[in-house]
Amino acid sequence: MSLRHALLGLLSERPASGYDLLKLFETSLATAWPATQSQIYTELTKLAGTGLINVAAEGPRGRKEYALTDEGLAELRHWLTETKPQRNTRSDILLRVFFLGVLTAEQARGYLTELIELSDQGYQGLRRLEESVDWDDDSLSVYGRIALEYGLRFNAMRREWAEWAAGQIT
Amino acid sequence: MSLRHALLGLLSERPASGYDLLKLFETSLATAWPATQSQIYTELTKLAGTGLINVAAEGPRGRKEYALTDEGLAELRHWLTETKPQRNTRSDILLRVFFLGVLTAEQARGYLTELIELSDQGYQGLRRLEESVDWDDDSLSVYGRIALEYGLRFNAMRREWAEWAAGQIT
DNA sequence: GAACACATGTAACCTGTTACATGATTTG
DNA sequence: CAAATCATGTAACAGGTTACATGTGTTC
Repeated sequence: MSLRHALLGLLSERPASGYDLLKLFETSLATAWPATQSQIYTELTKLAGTGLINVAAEGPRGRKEYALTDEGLAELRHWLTETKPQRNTRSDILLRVFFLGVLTAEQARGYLTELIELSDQGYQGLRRLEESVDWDDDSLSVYGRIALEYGLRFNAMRREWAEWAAGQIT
Repeated sequence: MSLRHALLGLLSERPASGYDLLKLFETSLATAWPATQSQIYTELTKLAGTGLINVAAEGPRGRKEYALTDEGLAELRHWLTETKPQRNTRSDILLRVFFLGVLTAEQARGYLTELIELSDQGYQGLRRLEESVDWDDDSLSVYGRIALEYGLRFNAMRREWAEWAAGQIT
């Protein structure tokens, strides 16, 4: 149940509304853990029900600003230190590779060429993000940059692999 | 709906029972697309219902051997060539990185050290798999090796990144 | 005052996980 | 004959996606 912890994590930085959190997901967490609007609002209601967060303020247009409670912070720390990260990663990009044999060599190379482009776009998108964000000294900035570096390295690795793979197809 | 296509892909190589497919998932597709026994049997029944596969033979112990139909092969090719791979990858490993700021520097480095070990184990597991499989000339072997190379490079990349990241924490 | 951004909530559906339930054949 | 392996099926639940539904405040 990582969505729950993603929300607690974002709220550990500062209070925010469901709408704020939706925007934060789109900009910062999108590559690690995408979430939809409907999911976020539903989960916030549940989290408030169990006391891990509470409604700290209400604003115009029905805005509810949620804040992390002590219990919520404890739960976040527990998740980070006591539970093993091991969720199976699913990649339909990689899955397709196994079955490229049902296509012609040309089509298979075409798929890998697409992956090269995809990786380039991913890389460049992250570079643009890096430039557009004003990185201050809060911990989300520090660790956000580390996560971004992961994305850059990942896309570079995938590009090189896809180039190598295209060369393997005779 | 990638599970459906994973099954079609495996059956494109040769007919197989649900049990066979379960084993194939465990050995070859596990890193790209894990699937449970219950999921596989349910999906096979659905696929047979829509005519993408059929029961080609029945064996002892209620064994049903499924084979890909022409329609199934067409659907597999369609998936590979006409649909964009873009499923959001979720990584709770990366998600946690964003929130390491709520821990002490020591705890955060501890997490990254775990990731180094995890990556090493992943790398070594794939090396062992590479040695244990007898790679013949069928297309699953050719593309299976390419997918395996991806896993090796991925784990190497992640290890190097985690080492770099641990050094970033002051 | 029209368009856009802010703001929330819910219902239906699909996918995936865990657990239960059962039985047949082979191997030591 | 006991244990391991082969073999299938289903039910309950959790998590995620898409679509619908509604309304307020700001900006041009």
